[in-house]
Amino acid sequence: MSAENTPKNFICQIIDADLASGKHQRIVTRFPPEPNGYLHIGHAKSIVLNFGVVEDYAGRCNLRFDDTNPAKEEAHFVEAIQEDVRWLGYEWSELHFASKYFGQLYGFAVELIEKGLAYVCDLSPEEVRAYRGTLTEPGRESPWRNRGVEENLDLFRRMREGKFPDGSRTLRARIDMASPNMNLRDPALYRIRHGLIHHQTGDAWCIYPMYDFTHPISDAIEGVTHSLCTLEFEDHRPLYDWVLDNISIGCHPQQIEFARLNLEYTVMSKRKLTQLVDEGHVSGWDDPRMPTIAGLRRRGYTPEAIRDFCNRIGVTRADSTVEMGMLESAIRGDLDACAPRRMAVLQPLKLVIVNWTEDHEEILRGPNHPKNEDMGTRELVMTREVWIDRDDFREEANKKYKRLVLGGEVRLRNGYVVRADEVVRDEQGEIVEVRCTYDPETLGRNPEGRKVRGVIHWVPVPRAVHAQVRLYDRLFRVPQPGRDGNFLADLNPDSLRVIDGAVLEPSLGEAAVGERFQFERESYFCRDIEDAAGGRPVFNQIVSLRDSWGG
RNA sequence: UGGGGUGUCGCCAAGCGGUAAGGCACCGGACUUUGACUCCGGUAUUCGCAGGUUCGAAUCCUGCCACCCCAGCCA
Repeated sequence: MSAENTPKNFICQIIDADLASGKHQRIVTRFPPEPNGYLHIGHAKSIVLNFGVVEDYAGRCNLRFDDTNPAKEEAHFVEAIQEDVRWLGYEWSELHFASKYFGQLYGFAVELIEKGLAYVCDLSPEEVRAYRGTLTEPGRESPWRNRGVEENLDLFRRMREGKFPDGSRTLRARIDMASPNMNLRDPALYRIRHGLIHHQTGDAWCIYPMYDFTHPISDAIEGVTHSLCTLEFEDHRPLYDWVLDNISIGCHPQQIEFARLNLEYTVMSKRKLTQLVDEGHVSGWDDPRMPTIAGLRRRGYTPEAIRDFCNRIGVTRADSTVEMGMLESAIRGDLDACAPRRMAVLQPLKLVIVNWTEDHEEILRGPNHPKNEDMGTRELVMTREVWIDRDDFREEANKKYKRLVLGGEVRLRNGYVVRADEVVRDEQGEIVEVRCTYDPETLGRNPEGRKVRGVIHWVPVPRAVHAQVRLYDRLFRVPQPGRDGNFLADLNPDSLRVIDGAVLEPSLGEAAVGERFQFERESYFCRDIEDAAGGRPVFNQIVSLRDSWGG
């Protein structure tokens, strides 16, 4: 699945060169999520890149939780993230937590202080901001910038011992307050945070290292060779290098940035996804409309399709927004080959076959896949009354409409050809029944002297399995939610359509949770984990079938 | 208006000085007991723009333009 014919992306080209030059014998990467939310399709791009690259080069990839901000993180997320990575089909070489390095990190901070490259700053957050300058004006040096090493050492030790309140002091790198790169204007290395219970370290620490200090060191400790991250960290690379260049650590991974994934009609930021969940705009992180791995999984997407999608979109440094059609194509491709075919009627209209013996049931067989006999067949039951979709019948229509028309014929999929003779209406004049005649000579063969172009699906009325079907549309109604204003205003009010009166062919009564099918001529569906009222199964629409008719 | 990036078909994306891959989408046509799948065929004289170098440029140089990121004690 790793795209044999796709040309190598720029990162693989760098790796090729590093291997060829002997800079590295073996590649080591890492996927470093912060456990403050669920993984989404954008993370999948990074996962497929990091884990995929080491599969291709026989290297190693670690899963490392970047858990340096206990205020936002939860143990629950670290569990979910591991589940998602595994579900995507990957196993990490080593499982790490940046928090496990807190001791070493502290030591390296001390080293920087001893070298005069870090100092304890007493400025308040507001003052720090004021001193930092702006994009066009240099910052001013903190009045605490030139404290002596011993004083800094003492202060830092007391910070760790909990002697100072939150926000009162920070440990800062001593770099250059006039740097045009804001990240180099004496960035904070440690901040004080009391009263938090870290999911891994509990209350052992009251000072926590910042990302810019933690990340390069964590990478180096693990012997990472290529530290892949997204474009917004590009400006941080000089700091990443500065940290490693100034401490005693014999490893200096290369940070390489690539463009993050943007998908049309959805949002990818954890902040926004969290908001959708917290404010109840969706049912949860695994709502089938969410671009989260959990949501896609519940929706019925396969790991194979997601990996294929990630390989298809490529890896570059150019900002891009991928069309939803790209993702849909990937899942359709996988499901077309693997999903057993079934028949289900979403908008039932009764068809009565007047020349069929009352109460007579005939067992028919339908192939599970039209092109793969190995997938076998399943039993179908033909009865005098069957459900067909309201859209598959019209009293009159032009020749482009190849379904059932009054006076015309159509084949019942996997069954006989029937002719519509008359319609029955209710008091409101709405058609409630179509009376037909079937041709007993047409099972498995074409009728003599005429051609029947249309084929429609059906479900036997007395054997129908009643179910709830959930149809999904894009979560947002515009390609770039929030582009002009609040993204919530762009939510698509019709993203979920619940169909309570769907009827399914008998065999679907045994569908297992998570099982995927193609409901022929409709869409691909997946049995949901929850049932609807009355114990009826719920089926989630994974993706529609391609429709080139449009009628 | 400081710094860092990016601009190749509607959307992704190859290309790395020798005369524009591929995928998605789209449009034709074939096949079809899924208007699905599959299969054929079509779709950039042109690479953000303008100059320049060269026998030759999307690829090199110069200058513009557009868009993205950075002023968290978030990651």
